[in-house]
Amino acid sequence: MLDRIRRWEEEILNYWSEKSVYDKVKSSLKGKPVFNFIDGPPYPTGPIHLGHSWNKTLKDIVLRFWRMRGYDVVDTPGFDMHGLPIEVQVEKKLNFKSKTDVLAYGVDKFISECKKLAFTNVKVETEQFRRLGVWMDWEKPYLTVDPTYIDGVWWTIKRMHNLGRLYQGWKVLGWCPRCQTVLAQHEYEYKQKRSPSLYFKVKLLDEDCYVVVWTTTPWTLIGNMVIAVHPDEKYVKVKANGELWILSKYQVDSGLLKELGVEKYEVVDEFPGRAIEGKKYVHPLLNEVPIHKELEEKNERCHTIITSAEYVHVDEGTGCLHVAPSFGPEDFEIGTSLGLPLITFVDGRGVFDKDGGYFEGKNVNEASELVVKVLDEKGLVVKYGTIVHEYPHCWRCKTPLIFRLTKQWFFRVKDYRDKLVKLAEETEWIPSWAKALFIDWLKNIEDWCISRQRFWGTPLPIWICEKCGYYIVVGSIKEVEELSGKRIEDPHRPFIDKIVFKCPNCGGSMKRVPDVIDVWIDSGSVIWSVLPQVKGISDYSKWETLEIVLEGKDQIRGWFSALFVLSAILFGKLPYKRVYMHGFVTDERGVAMHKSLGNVILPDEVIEKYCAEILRFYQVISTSPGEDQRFGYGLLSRARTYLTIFINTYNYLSQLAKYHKEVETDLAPEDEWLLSRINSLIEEVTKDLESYQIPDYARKLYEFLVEDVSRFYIQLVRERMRDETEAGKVLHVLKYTLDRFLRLAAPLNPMLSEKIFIKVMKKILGREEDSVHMLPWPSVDKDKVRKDLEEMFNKLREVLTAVKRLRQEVGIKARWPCRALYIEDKSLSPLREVILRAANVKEVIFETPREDKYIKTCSTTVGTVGLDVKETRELMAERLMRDISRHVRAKRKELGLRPIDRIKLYIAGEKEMLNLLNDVMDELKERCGADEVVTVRELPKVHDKVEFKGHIVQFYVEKAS
RNA sequence: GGGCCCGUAGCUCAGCUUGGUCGGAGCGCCCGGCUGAUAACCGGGAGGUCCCGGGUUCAAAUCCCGGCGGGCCCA
Repeated sequence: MLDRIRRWEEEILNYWSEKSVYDKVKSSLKGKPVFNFIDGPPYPTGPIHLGHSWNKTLKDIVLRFWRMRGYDVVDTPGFDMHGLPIEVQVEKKLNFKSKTDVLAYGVDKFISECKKLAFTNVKVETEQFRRLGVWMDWEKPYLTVDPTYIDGVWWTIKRMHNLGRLYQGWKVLGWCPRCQTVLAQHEYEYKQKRSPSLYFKVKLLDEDCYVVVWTTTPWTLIGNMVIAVHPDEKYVKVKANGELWILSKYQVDSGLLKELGVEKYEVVDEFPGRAIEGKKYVHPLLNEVPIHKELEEKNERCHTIITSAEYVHVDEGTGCLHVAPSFGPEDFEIGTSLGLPLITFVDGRGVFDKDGGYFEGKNVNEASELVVKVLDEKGLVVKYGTIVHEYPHCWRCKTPLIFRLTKQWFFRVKDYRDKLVKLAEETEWIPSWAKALFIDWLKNIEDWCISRQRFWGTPLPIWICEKCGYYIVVGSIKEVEELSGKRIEDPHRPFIDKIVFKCPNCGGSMKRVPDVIDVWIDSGSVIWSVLPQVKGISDYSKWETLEIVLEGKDQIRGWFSALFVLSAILFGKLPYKRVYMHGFVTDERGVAMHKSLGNVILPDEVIEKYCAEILRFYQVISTSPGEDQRFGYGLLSRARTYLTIFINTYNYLSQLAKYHKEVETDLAPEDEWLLSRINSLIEEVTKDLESYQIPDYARKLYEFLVEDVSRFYIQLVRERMRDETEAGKVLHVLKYTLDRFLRLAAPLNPMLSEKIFIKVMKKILGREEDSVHMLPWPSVDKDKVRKDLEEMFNKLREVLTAVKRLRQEVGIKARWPCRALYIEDKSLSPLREVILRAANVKEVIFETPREDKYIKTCSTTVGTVGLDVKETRELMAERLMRDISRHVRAKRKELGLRPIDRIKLYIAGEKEMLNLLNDVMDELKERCGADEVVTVRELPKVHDKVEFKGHIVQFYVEKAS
């Protein structure tokens, strides 16, 4: 069945392109109210994974829904083609170990590899999204590498500059020693890391006493300038191992000394931290790092105890904080406030330079080991071990970051926190709790480091005069052309690096800052950067707030934030009204999918094995907003059920339409009920989609189609189908219902719905349209909604379940009629006729039943139900007849006879059985589609036999001439 | 250390906003059955202290507080 759907999907995708269905729908909506949306661009790093398919499916549902509502939907997809994601991918491909390899390879060649990879993958991913049935403007995606797009990003930078929010400065930030670039706050990926845990002691200069200090980065000792203590918190001097140690009282009281291997100690003094402020200490690496001697002479603060209430916590380490101003953001704060010397010490690779003295040429890890060794030789190590803690890593290559002092370009954002938070209050989030996460992020946002020391990215549009330092921030490619008098073929590196022009200030030569821009500014500028391409608008301020953006939870600090910060600061405007946030996909046990774990499933694989619709359906229905999704083949069964029932239900309608004529009057209660249900459904799912409760929408479709239509209504009307008029009513009801249902399902199952529209519904409904997606979203027929009836049928289902249970207990088959059914709840009396059929009983009695020899009872939420199980001759005859007809019909089908074909039926069996049948001969003929029934003693050929109450009846089917 | 989410039948999850029809669905398992839409399906059953402990209330899976466990994010 799923293979069939997969073939249909391929067929429909071809059909759409041959008939230009998407274009037709789009053009029919031109001039209608606009639904503003923009696709969060994925990195074109390779074949899509399940997170992408989930994301695009959700978007597709939203966009299709609003198109059906008559909106001109902006559905431009995009690709985020710059940045480390691509660079790291290319480096892997070329087997590079670090940035040094890139330089050796040649920047121009490297960049052209990046470009090639990005464009290749744009193609690959586009095809995959198409195959999923996603309708976006695949012919005209926005690509962040396009010159028109880069113009928009440059405009953003210049605008920030004009607002006085662009600055250059020294700061200690996370640095990836492999990629050899600075990274910003939103690019730190916290992961567990095993680090050294070193307790060491530092001798005070004028006393025979040590301060005990803790660090997880021994290499930073090389840059140590001061030791900080808390001014007010208590410290103690203890006598341990025959020495005097100073450390936090709190930690001593908590048993730290024991952990450090000191069994016996004596507290000899207690004092607040400020008591030792200003004391000089002997830098433990004074001899190995000679520069410290110089620094100590030049700066009297160097190598002294200082106090800090802000940064020192007495419950951390020893309460005595080792401060290396160029190796930690907080250390940097302390260092600059005290006017301490700022020495870089390590280069971009994380290798010590000549200032490192003895450690020159060692990378930070090597240096750490060496530092410990040196301290150990000096007898300064108190305890050395390792700990596992959360540590920031490079978001792309996963290398542990180092903190390093560099000069970078920033957007001033931190001072805008309050306004950001206030604006963010106006946004709506699905799920609502995600809003708190976002606001929490904004509350802690730092100035945005926008420069990256890399190659493949939007070049930073800043030219600096080599002579006087004057700089110009450029806002467009045209501006560069005017300034330089050269035509810019490609704004990327390395071409753009060659553009040099004269300094208007001093006449010197102005060169571009070699950095590229943080890739998050590319995507964060999307709303206005796409205007020229998508809408032909050159004024970047002419944009409207988006109705919604829809992405994964990692975008809280990523795209959601970038969009928000830029549009809030540049325009004072909300980029989007609301955000739909989904989670990540894991395997079926909740473990993240990793190549190394061998638990990766890719969308392509699912489509190949099954079909795209099962993937779409599962991904949408299985997971609530904000939650992570577990994915495994074993979890797809409900989706499979839905899809097969979908097809079968429409098959059934198609059969009905072939043999019957519609009758619209004098409908049965269950008919009215289904008409009410479909209209209630329209109302509910419209509300769900308007409020972006997308999984609820899918869940309701499932419930309705599977439970209400297939398992209940179609089963219930089976007996009525023997009557032509009744069949006509059923046809009418199903046609009405399934017409609407198909349109409700179109956003969720666009390909399957389309196939069924073309194959079945178009003709039945007499529609001219080429596509179900050209039909309007159904509206509610209010006069058909009857909540009382729906309520009544809910009760009825309880009763019928009870009947089934009773029949099973007593061993009376569902097709065997019973004498009577007792129902306590009189409110069901209007459904008497329905109950007769549905329960297969001769009489319904609205009384509370009393259990006895013949009446079996069962209690339900709607009162007691009783089944009269007494057997009479009439009932026996009917039961036998029903058994035979059921077997005959099965045989007919097996023989390839159509429902309208007539047969001659031969029956053989004991006299007693044949006598029974005489009383019900007419109905037997009718049920079997037999013109004639011949009873004989013995059959020459037997098709099948029926066992009834220990007797055997044989029969033979012959097509009537 | 802070914030958020999750913890409901063996598995995957609804229900929780607006306390009182639920203690539920799908899968799996056992048993039985149906079928001229169904290379399908249906019913019944077993099975849960709705993580634990308090509190509010006439009434709590649902609200509040405190734990425990898992995850994510941040520091």
